[in-house]
Amino acid sequence: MPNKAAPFDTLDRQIVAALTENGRASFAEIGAAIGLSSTAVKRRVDRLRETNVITGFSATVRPAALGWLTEAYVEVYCDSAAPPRRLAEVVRNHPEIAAAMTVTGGADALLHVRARDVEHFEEVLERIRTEPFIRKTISYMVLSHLLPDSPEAGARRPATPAAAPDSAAIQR
Amino acid sequence: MPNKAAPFDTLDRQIVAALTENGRASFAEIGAAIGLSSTAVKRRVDRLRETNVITGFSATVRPAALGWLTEAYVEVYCDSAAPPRRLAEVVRNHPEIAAAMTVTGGADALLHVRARDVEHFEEVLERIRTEPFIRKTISYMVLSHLLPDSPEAGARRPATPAAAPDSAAIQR
DNA sequence: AGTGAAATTCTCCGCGA
DNA sequence: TCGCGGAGAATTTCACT
Repeated sequence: MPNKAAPFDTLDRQIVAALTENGRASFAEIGAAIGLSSTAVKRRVDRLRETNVITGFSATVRPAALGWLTEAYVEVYCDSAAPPRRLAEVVRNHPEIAAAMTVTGGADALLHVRARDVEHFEEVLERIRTEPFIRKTISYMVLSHLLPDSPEAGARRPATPAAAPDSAAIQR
Repeated sequence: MPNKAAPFDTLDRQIVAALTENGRASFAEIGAAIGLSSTAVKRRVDRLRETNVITGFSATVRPAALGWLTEAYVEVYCDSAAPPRRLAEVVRNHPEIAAAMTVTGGADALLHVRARDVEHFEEVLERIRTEPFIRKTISYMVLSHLLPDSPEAGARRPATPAAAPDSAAIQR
């Protein structure tokens, strides 16, 4: 069911671009750049949020600075017909999984995993392998990023998951 | 090379967690949650930015809402010894590449590609294949995300690249 | 390091074109 | 939908502990 056709014009696009580049830019600042008043910008941003074009705001963090030094992509192979629903549950049980999706090709799913170090990664991998219908995994360790400024080089999730690297954990 | 002694305590971690969850949270709000004044929070955030723990702020956008409906991971195989430096240049030439990294395993690099649709993706793939020392590519199309709330399901970069799809309808 | 206060700027309303 | 204007918050800087 298609939602109501929301008029998504150039102005909206420019606003999204501005907030993508700087999520804390003020409405006045954005307005000055695209020729709109701050109130008009606010109204549009509110609408973009209500229609879930913009789903939130977040600080971009360099995981390495927080002690997350290891990263890998993991192909997951499941038994026979593995229901994606159950796979999703499994994925949510492991906070080190930063992203997960079903994909075409031999594997049933591809996971993006962040860990503190290689030992931690190994532990995560064993934990995942223990899950019911996981048959095998193939890991590709990330060596270096070719787009350091990309969203995925820095991440937002690592701040939250379970055990934080050094000492103190995050209380919640 | 160890960084200069950066005192990174529990308070900093809590601030990062708060800004990761809500990048537009006010300093006062964060301060109230962790027992600090807004000024103290601001100073710490400024320091976190200067030390590149926090590299920026950004709106989280749902690419599908902007008309980026197709997504894939692409393994890239290069001729003989392909210099990562040149590979990085190549990657920067294609705005549809949201992330790129060198990895262990058979492939030389793994690319995260976003395109408007399958035709567009094919066009991107052919463009990449045309590059000098790219020998072959293997693509894994993303079918569905198992962690819808993850940073990578939504993206920041798609707002900018080349031609944006015409007025996209908002749909789920 | 932290707090508090003052000046500036921004956000968030309602109202009118 | 836009812009204007005012009340209330937030940001930013400064002085002090």
